[in-house]
Amino acid sequence: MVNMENQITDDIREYEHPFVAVDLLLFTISEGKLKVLLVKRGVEPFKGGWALPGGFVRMNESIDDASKRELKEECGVEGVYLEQLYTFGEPNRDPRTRVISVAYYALANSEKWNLRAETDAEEAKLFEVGEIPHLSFDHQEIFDYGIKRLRSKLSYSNIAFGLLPDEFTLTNLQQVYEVILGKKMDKRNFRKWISNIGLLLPTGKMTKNTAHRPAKLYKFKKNQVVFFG
Amino acid sequence: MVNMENQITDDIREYEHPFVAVDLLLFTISEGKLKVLLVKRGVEPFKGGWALPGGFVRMNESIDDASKRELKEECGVEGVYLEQLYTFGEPNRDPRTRVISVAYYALANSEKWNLRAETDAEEAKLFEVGEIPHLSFDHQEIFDYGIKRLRSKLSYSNIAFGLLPDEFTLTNLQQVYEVILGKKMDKRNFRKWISNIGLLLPTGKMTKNTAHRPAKLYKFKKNQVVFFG
DNA sequence: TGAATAGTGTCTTTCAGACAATATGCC
DNA sequence: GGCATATTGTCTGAAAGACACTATTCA
Repeated sequence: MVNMENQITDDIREYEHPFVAVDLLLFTISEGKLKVLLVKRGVEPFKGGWALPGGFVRMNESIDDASKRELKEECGVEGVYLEQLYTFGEPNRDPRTRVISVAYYALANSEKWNLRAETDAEEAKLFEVGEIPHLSFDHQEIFDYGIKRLRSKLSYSNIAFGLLPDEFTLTNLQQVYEVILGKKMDKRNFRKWISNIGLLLPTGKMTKNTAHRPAKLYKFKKNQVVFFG
Repeated sequence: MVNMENQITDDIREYEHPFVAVDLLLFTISEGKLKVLLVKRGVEPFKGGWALPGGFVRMNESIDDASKRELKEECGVEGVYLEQLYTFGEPNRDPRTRVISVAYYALANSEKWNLRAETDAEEAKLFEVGEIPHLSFDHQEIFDYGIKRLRSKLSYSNIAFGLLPDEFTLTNLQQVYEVILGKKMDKRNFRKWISNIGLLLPTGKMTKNTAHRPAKLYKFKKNQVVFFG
């Protein structure tokens, strides 16, 4: 085997090496369910199959920028919480050639989601996480990993706020936790806990036009330390 | 901009795309200190500078396999705990060309470390984590990220065992925690906590030839669920 | 006044942290 | 017996979990 370290210094372009892509898990909550955006593939391989949105990393953009670009181009979403998940690099994960994929996950609330008009509705669709179809490539593995990270990180970070509008009620917030963790929580204990965390800021406003008692609206303290994970 | 998705299908080889490398943080404990292995670069760029061991991912090996190969070739270590850390992909992180690096960290105990005879001692050296020299590329950032992950993961996983021999005393184990977290811990509270975790298995054996009271030897329960993170 | 959701407190259990004396093997 | 390290339990405060009733708005 030639020494690639020297080779790359001599003539970079002639050396065969893997492609690099980003794949995106875009989570959102709608109709009280946790959903993920999938796209129907328009080209081979797996033409007509469902897959995660994604694309190749260009030479002059960072992988973070590539994922933001794909998020905008393929999902029509901007300015949302985005975090690198894991890098998948089995040699045959793409039948065309060697493609290493850096997976990201993003969290969008329904407000951000309204920006999605530019996406072709025929090719992109939200699926409830419990009901996703067969996925192309190794995207099922990426999905499984992402769900695990999301659930895990929920309990020791503030990512839940990425799925909510700027102002929300404590019930809204609790529902995010319940939907993601897939279990009911006690209202009093939840409120006690979330208040002690110290991330909430009362806005002084209330919900309006409800057919019942109005609820206080809160927002999320910005510039807050996010726990590591 | 041409459509790369089509381009890759037509003629893969002609499309310029990033290189992919792995970089390794090999942690070990020696002389009661947490140390990391650095190598002195023998080629440009940064020739003569210190850097993390690593190398390019080959076309037919997974990134996990690439990191295992580099761990063996550059560090002389095999069969140790190895975990993917994060992927670094700023466009100019390597002055030669676009290189995206998947960082891994490995934990080796002193037994595994004895296998390191094949490594050229002139070019690889252990540095205490508080005293590392200036690092080439963006390796300082990778190091910072790795230390953070290591410290964080220590408290909710069983990775400490990767730094210990198969059989160890509770004092050995406590020292690993103290060295990594950089703080003294109370012996009684530590033992209470670690016993409740349920990962320890008494071997029935004791340390020998100590100039004091012998200690019980424990081993780590295999096939144990590792917490997610 | 009925429907629907908001909002609130106590008790119990569990876990983390502070703290010191006795036990054992070797010389 | 002296040295060096191993081993062990109690108390206290904080946080998590179980559990049910009152308050408010609108129709």
